[in-house]
Amino acid sequence: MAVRSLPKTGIKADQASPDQSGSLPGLLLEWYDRHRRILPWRFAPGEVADPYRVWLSEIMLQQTTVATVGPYFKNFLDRWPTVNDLAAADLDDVLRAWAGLGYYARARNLHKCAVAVAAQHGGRFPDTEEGLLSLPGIGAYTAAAILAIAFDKPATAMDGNVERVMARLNAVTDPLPGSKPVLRAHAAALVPDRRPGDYTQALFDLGATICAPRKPRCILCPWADACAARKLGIAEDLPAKTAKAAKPTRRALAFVLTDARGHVALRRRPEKGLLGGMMEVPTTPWEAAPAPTLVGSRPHAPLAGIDWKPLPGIVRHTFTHFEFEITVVTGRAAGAGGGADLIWVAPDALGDEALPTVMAKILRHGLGKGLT
DNA sequence: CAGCCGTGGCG
DNA sequence: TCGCCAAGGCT
Repeated sequence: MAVRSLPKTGIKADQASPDQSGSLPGLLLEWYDRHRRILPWRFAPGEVADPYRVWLSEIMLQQTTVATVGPYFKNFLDRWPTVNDLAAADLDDVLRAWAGLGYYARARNLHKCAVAVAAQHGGRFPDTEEGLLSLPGIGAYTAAAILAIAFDKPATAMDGNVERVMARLNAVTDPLPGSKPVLRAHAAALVPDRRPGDYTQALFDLGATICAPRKPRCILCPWADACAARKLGIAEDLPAKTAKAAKPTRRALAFVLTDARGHVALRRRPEKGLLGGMMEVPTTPWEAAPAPTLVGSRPHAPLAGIDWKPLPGIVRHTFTHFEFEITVVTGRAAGAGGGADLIWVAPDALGDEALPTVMAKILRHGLGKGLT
């Protein structure tokens, strides 16, 4: 990701015209000034952007929809108003607040990054590509997005929206991901040196509301006259993508164990890998094989000597690269808890745990009610 | 560098 | 119901 440096022309930074009017960036900025979306992390025109909020929103928005991120962003900002606050937080509190958002490595890197910014950069985010890329969780896209949106520097932030818009605008029919370099070159050629932050956000809005993956609303598009795919009638077919491999199915048996107080047994997952560092219901290994029998599963049970009762039905959950089918069994432990690595949690307190959605589903099924 | 890494919504 | 996709990064 290269920061473009273009010749300056002395036009006021808060205006798209006069020299940009008619140009593609100018048309997009004029459209943005009329149709920009109001989002929790978006600042008003002329308002100084807070790099912390820009960074936090960009991390949360990685592969995650605007609607999903909204409440999480507000909660994080409420609990940790500055990067120094977040750096001082316990990682487990961050994981608990992140629970349900997915891609949990983002939460661990988020905390690492906050610590690094607080300790090594005096609580201020670097405003250079090199400085941003050196931070955990910040890659080419996020570095460019922060440079553009937080610091109003010309940078090419390539995400799914921009790839789609560029593929259509230029009728690039070669499939992703091979076409990424071509699409990036097209995008970089358009980034203006005035209002690059607004331009970048405008491109996101365009991709989200006009140049949508399906049923693009070309009639409303400020770039319609210039769009090569529209002229060819192939806008909705782009961008082309190489076929994805089918997802295998993994199965397991989950042990929903309660003690005499009604507390539920959980475990913490290993720090790395799938659902890293999050809490889980004890299960048999997740394997691409027929559902394990109750007898064969006994060695994996969290406690010995429990009279396990299988529940009817199957809990299904889709991960990025496999389907997961879980058979739930329930059991009652004598007395109050026990078991080496087990953590006993009252049902009312489950909502405060770092529970991934798949584990909340299993508990909802096994306990026969919703989580608070 | 291709595989790994969550979840929810929508047509 | 089902496949696709979302403001990607890490290894």
